[in-house]
Formats: sequence, structure tokens, C-alpha cells
Amino acid sequence: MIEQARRTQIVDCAVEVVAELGWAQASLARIAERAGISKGVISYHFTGKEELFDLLVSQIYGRITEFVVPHLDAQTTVVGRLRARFCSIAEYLRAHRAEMVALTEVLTNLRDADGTPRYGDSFNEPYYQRLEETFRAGQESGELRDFDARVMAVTVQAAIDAMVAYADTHPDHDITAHAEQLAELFERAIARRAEGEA
Amino acid sequence: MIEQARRTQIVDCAVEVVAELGWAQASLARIAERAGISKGVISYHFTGKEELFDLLVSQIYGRITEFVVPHLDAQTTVVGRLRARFCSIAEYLRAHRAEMVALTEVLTNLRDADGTPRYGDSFNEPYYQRLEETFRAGQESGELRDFDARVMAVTVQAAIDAMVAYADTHPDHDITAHAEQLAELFERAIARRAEGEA
DNA sequence: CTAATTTCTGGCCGTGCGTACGAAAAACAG
DNA sequence: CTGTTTTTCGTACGCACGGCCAGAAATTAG
Repeated sequence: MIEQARRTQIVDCAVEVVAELGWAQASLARIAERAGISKGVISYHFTGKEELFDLLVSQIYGRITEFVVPHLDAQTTVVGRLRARFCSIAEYLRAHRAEMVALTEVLTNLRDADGTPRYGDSFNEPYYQRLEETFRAGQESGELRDFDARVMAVTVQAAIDAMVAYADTHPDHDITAHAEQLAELFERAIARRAEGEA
Repeated sequence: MIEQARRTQIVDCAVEVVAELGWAQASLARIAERAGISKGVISYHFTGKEELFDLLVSQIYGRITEFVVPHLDAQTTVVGRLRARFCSIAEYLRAHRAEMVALTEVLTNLRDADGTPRYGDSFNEPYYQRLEETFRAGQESGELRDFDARVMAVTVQAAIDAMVAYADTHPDHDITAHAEQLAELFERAIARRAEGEA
């Protein structure tokens, strides 16, 4: 059995380093230093920097999904699901701030050999599509008004990202209240008005 | 007189290179190559990479502001001003896509010597404050409902940034329609309902 | 214990970067 | 034209990075 523990230890140290010092300072040497090992160990357990951070992303992303999805599934209405999305992500953010910071940092900065962003558009696309489907279903059921589901999905995701980023730079910011504000904001934005309207 | 034209020429080439190849590939050597000059010329006209890209940012930012502000001032209501903000930025984006791409790229990636982002939070703060003031005024005049003006400001700015970023990666995207969707979205989010409500 | 395998070390290599510098060239003044 | 200043060129330096490897150390197997 290949020593799997080393890999996760290295990834954990990478999370710490990225969260504390930012992507630009997160060299393999620094990560190794943080882990108390030689630089070569990383090269031994990973084929390269890419594989290391790919594992980092998939691990954190998996944990977040694992936490958020049940909250979504507990809701029946689109408005309820959207509120659960904002609030559960805020809750996870409050408990695992460093993870979120590191994830954001890696997603926005990691590039592969030719210099193109590794997690660009293609990474958000699945989110967009699922949000779109949800919105469309709500529109057909009559719960929601008529609007461009793609623009709404992009904007919702942007609002979440902005919440995470703002919380990062403002440690005293009330994330829970922020999430509730977003929930109310978008509820008004998507819900059909009490009086009939297109 | 110091040759000012050289500076702007170099900045223009920097815009092109960043817009086409991304920040990671925008080395001084490549910019010099694009400009058809030697690398040392850049060092002669600028104290360093920082000053070059500071000039780039302030130039582009200035042009955008110059275009957008009159559209805002033409509006009297908060909802109108917000719509004008979305639409005028979209209009500028349509006409000067490369500039916008380069600006975004530089803002998100430029770091100073110690590795901290040069244009981070502090850059958005003035926007936030002006948006906040506008929202507060609207709330006091009764045009707008009660909500957290700071969260709304952060979210509006995020929606704009997301629009720019999405337009960048989806060349066929209808930016004008996107802006109008945002205008309607946030109008519903901030406006007081027809029937009285807190 | 010995031998084989896995894991680790520490340093070296090539690359690309921003910057500094001296010499060449051009522009300009007297 | 001559001397001076401004601008440009090409290069070389120092640095940090990711990747790589030969050998040492530790672990495991027999």
C-alpha cells in the first residue's frame, strides 16, 4: 500500500500555506517546510504541483458538497432551496474559513503548463446548469416569475463568491446575516409577485 | 519633456498582451517584443513593473468612469441610477472588450513585492461606499425597502464583475440583455413593494 | 541478521523573471 | 560641426521556482 497519509498531510499543509500566505507564496519549498519534510518528498508522492492542487481542490470541494447538498434536499420550493444554499455555505464558511480561502485562491490562480487557468469556466458550468434547471422548473410550476435563468444562475454564484471573498478580507463581518440578506434579495428577485404579472 | 508617448505606447501594448495571453504570460519581455522595442526601454520609462501596471489600471479605470458617470447623473431615482450603471458598463464592455479583460486580469493578479494583492479590498471600497450612500438615501426617501446596504453594494458589484467575466469567456453572450436582466433583478430586490411592507 | 523495497534527503539543473548597467545611437544645442 | 543630453539596445546578473536524481535512511520481508 502506498503511503496515503503522507499525501493528505501534504495537502493539509498546502491548505494552511495557501490560506495564510496566498497562492503566490505557496511554493513547493514552503509547503515542504511547513510539513517538516524535504522538498523531494512532494515530488515523490505527487507527479507535480498540478496533481497536488487537484487533490486539494477535489477534497475541499467534496467536503463542501457533502455538507451543503443535504440542506438543499431538505427543501421543496425553489426559494427554500436557494435560501438553504446561501445559509449552508455561510455556515460551512464560518466553521472552515481557511479551507474556503485556500479553495478560492487555488481555483482562481492555478494554471496549467500553457498558462491558461485550470479551473476557469468549465468548473462553474455544472453549478450554472443545475441552478438553471432549478429555476426553469420553478418557472414552469408557476412559483417563479419569468427571467433569464442563465443570468440568474451566474449572478447567484457571483453573490456567493463575493460573500466568501468579503468574509475573507473582513474577519468581523457577520456571515450569517449576509447569507440571510442574500436569501431575501434573491427571493424578491425571482418570486412571482403576489398580484399577477408576467 | 520626457517622452510621454512612449509610456502610453508601452501601456497600450501591455493591454493587448494581457488581454490576449493573460496575466501569467505578460512578461516585460513579451510586452517589449509586442512594442517592437528592447526590454530595457521599459525599465528606462518606468521604475518597474508596478508603475507600468498602475498606469494601465488608472488609465482604463479613468476612461470607464468618464463614460459611466454621466449616465448615472442623468438619472434621478436610485432604481434608474442602478439600471444606468448596469447598462452603461455593458455598453462600454461591448465597445472595449480587450480593455475590460486586461483591467480585470491586472486587478486580480497584480501583487506587490511582498506577495499581497495590490488591488484588493481597498480598490472596491470606494465603490461600496458610494453605492451604500445611494441606497441609504433611497431608503430614507421611501423609494427603497429596508435592507443591508453594504451587502447589497457588495452583491451589485459582484454581479457586474461576473457579467464582465462571463462575457469574456463567452464571446457570443448577449451583454446588453444580461445588463437588462440585472437591472430588473435588482429593481425587484431593492424597490419597496407596491403594497406597503417593512 | 540480511536483503529488498519503500521513503526521504539535500542539492543540482534549466527556465523565466525583473532589474541593472555600459555602450551605442539618436536628438538636440551652441 | 562639436559636445552634450536623451533615448535605446543588448546583455548579464541575481533570484526563485518546479522538477529531478543519486545516494542515505528507514521500513519491511525472508
